[in-house]
Amino acid sequence: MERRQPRLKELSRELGLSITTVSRALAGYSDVSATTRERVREAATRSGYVPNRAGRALKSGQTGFVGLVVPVRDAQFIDAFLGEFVMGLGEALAEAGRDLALTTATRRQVEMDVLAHVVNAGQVDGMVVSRATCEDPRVGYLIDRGVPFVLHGRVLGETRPHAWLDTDGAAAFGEAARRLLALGHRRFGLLTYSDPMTFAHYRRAGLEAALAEAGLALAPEAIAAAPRGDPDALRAAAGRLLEVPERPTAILCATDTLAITLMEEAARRAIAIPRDLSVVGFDNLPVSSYASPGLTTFDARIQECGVAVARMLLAVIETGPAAVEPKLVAADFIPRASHGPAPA
Amino acid sequence: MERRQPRLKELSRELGLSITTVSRALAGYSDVSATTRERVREAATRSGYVPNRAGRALKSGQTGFVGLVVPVRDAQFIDAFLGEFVMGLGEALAEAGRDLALTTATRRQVEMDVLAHVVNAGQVDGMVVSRATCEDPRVGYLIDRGVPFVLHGRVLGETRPHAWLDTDGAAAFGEAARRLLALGHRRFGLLTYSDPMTFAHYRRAGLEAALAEAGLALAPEAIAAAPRGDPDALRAAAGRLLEVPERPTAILCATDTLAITLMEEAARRAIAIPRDLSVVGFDNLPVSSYASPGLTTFDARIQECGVAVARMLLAVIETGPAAVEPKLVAADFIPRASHGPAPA
DNA sequence: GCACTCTTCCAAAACGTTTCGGGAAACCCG
DNA sequence: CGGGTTTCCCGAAACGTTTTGGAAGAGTGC
Repeated sequence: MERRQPRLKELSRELGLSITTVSRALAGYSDVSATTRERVREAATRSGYVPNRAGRALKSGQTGFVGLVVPVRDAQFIDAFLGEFVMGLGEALAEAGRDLALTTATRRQVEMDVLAHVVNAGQVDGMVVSRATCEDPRVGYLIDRGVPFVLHGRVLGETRPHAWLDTDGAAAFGEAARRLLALGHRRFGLLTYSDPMTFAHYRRAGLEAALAEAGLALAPEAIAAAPRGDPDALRAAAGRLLEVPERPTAILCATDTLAITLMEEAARRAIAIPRDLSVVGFDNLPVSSYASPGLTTFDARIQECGVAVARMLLAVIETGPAAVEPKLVAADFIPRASHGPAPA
Repeated sequence: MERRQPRLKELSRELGLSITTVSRALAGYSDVSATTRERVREAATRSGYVPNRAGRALKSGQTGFVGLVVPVRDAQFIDAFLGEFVMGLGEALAEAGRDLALTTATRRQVEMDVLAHVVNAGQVDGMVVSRATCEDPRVGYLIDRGVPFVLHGRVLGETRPHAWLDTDGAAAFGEAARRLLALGHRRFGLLTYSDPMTFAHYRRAGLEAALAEAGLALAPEAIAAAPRGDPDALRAAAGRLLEVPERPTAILCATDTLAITLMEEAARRAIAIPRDLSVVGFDNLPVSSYASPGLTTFDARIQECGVAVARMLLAVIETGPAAVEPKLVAADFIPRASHGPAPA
């Protein structure tokens, strides 16, 4: 029952034409007669001919794949992001007839090396770079090689033009701070990651800027950080934040995962939310609406970001990075029950 | 700054060797001297040489990719599955040095056609088939072509040997039914999908078999079904189930998504869970532990399934489908607060 | 009838890799 | 020293595609 897929050679033999003519007929060139073109196309669809990807890639240099490297360890990334983001990418890529080549970096592998391997194997026409760190080495590497890419997030040092799309975490945390200030809060806290993730940097910066506008500042002991993917350290950090002498009345958390842990720790200490403490997160995880109280947070519309990143990447592949404007997209404020007026 | 990746040709010229020798040295053949082999390898790593994927694929017929087609429309699939499953696949594939080629089927495309395209383009060494329907045409197609594949799920009609891995939904719902019977329940209900998903079929069958053992049966009006991805129809179906004259005291739901909607509808009707009604779901979505009351459900350990499916597929690619045993894996019962003794 | 131009087709080369089938030294043994 | 075996290397072909540079034939204008 196993039958080999017909190639250009078989198709041309069957039609009594040369390989060249068949190829050009399918590509729609005008130097093959309309009659022949139709005859070829009919035969191609009838036999289910699809151009071999490797052959085409070898000749044209275009593989039809766009690459994404994901780490295997980052459970938080998977939960919050991966499914939605990948779906968004896939949606936009499908419209352009391209596919997503998803490479997993195992525990032992440095993500940068995996990226280099993917690029050097010529297996993709461009890369999506996600989970950016402040000084992410991947960006410089890709710029150096002239590999088309779009950064989902931002880096701090790179001055050469490159395409990126990021959620405006600074604006979001600024907005949150102003809302809480209007509700009478004066003592703020921040629960964040100790890893140099760029998003954490900007969210903190947005909070601090808004506080500065109001003549306030984050007390050093009102800032707690934990490494990603370490629940114990996270609980400890949350606990520390709840036990400082002058406990903040409002704590902003860099992600919902952090916020939910913080709320759990608060519950264990009989700290009532939002009466004693207002909590705001970021990500709008599905669980956040079911937490009790419902978590006030921001929605970054990850799937839409995926669509936009893919479209930008297609543009970079077509016309180069200079022609593509970076995008800063606003996150939606999702007010729920975890924040309220400052305690008297 | 843009520099072209060195190919075998450049590498061999630089070393004063033939392309053949460089290729064979890197492949570790014994007909190149140990000295030369080392020299070649050193030069290769120094220059960051990685074999071109297209060239290799063209010659060897192996692309290094494993394919997965996902539909763009199925939000429920994304939430519950995609991230974890893809992560599991990626983890196992990375160990084998392979990548995942993720193709998205747009709204207009039939998934079967997309699958055929991927296969006929020769862009993958094997396929993962997910979201199986009872009479899924993809299975026969792939068997006919002799394409290596693993089915995540099961089909009903196909007698030819093929590799599949499925969660034992029948056993799980049987277990749930027996536990509820032991708690005194006698009137059961089922909320499921109207689409011919195989998992829904088996879960229902498991429930009915367990009831039959106890001399009971599902009343026709105690079965409600809604199409996937239609929240309104789902709420309507849940409502119908809650308003039958002799309301069931225990309702099993084919997925957590269904169960959570059911619980919301029950709350609107002031039906207390678990006092008046026990609810059991399936999937153990993150939200399920935050629902109130916490949803009793089953955990299929999707990420582990992804790992296992990928390992099976690698085996099928290596040695053919006959050598690979299908796997039926048990789901873990996750008791929470949404089920309890039958009302008096 | 000649010099053109169009139209329609094709042979061959190239992309980068792997592998088949040698082939030239060097070594071994009597 | 001559025959045979090892060791180490290489040229060339092939995978399937796209594209370059024609070439053959038909039509056109004079």
